[in-house]
Amino acid sequence: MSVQERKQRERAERERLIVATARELAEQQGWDAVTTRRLAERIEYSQPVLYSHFRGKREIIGAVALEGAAELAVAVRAAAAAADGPRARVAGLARAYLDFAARNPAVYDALFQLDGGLAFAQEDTLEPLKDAFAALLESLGEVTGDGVDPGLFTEVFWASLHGLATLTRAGRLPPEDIEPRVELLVDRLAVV
Amino acid sequence: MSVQERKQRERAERERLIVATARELAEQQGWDAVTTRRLAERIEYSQPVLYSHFRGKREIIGAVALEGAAELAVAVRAAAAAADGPRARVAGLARAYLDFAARNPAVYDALFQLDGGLAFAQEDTLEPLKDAFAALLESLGEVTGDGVDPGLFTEVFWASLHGLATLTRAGRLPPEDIEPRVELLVDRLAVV
DNA sequence: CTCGCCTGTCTAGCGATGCTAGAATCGAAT
DNA sequence: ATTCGATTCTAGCATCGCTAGACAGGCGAG
Repeated sequence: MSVQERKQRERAERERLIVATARELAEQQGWDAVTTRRLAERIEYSQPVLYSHFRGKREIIGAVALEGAAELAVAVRAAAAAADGPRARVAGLARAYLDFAARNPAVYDALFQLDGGLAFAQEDTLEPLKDAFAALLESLGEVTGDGVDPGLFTEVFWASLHGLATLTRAGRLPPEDIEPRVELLVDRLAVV
Repeated sequence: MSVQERKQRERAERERLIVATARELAEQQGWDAVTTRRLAERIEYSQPVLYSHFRGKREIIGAVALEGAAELAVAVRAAAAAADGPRARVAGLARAYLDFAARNPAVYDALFQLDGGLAFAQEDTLEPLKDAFAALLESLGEVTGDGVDPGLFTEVFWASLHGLATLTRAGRLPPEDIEPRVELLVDRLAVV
């Protein structure tokens, strides 16, 4: 059965290629430029091959989103681990989150703006999404304060970061003033 | 020149009809259902008529967004005027904002999610957009706290509301828990 | 080694999209 | 009543996501 194994390996490899190419194209020229024709041309296969891996364009977006969620969790945990004390951890987490959104706008869109057909905050929510939320909760739970549910606090803090990330990228907030915003948010929201 | 005046009036009337119909259709079936063909059919004109009023679909979305910005400003000011004291004003403002987003999802999308071709936070930003921000600033300036720029504070507070609105509508946050989130946000961010 | 089948891929095309050129029609002014 | 300009419509383009059916190449059986 070695032949089938090789085929399976090649198939998995091609699937990774599709997702990586879609992500690359989206970061270069925006998601509007990610058409099934262009994507197929870039991976040097015809369009129907895409549909043998994914149900449609939505699922490809979803795959990029999952990849991004895992990377976001890593970035957030790394920033938290590099800081001393609860306040520094939360500030580092906030900077890492906003930095990720700024550096990977297309991936961030796939995660939170576009319809990737993913279930959020439900039983069948996929692991990377739950884990990204867990990564936030780990550091934010330290500064929730008494009488407040850490989950609720994390949701509110996350929503604030999400709003900042979104409005910044829409040109609403000048990117050079990120730091005072983070300071204000952490000073007021976090209980240290 | 009465004839030309009448024509101009009728033209303006038809433009209002286009915007109102686009908004209605978007609220009923989502923006994806707002195609130029369907829109043209509903207003009982052919597609090219749309392009004699707007450069394209983007501008129609932008027109709906402007309408929404004006209504949002009214809603926020009304909520603030109905409350006694800075804290109650800010809490009312927050509820009014989230309520507007929940009741007019398509309009909210046109304002902040979709590309309506509008300039934000620039010199040529249109009046309704500036005014909506001003409406927030009026109440939030009262609770900014010392040593913080009211504009910066308003932006951060607004970003938090925007994040909550967005994530709530994406099914990420259960809508029935809006109240504790608002309370938490106001308690922590506002200095009373 | 050869043959037939089956898996996998491609060509071609469908309906729908945003948008536009040019024909056709309507109405105002002479 | 007629002409002419403005307005509206018909028809069509390129592109989109997606799919049916033709085609081919490599696999296992003899």
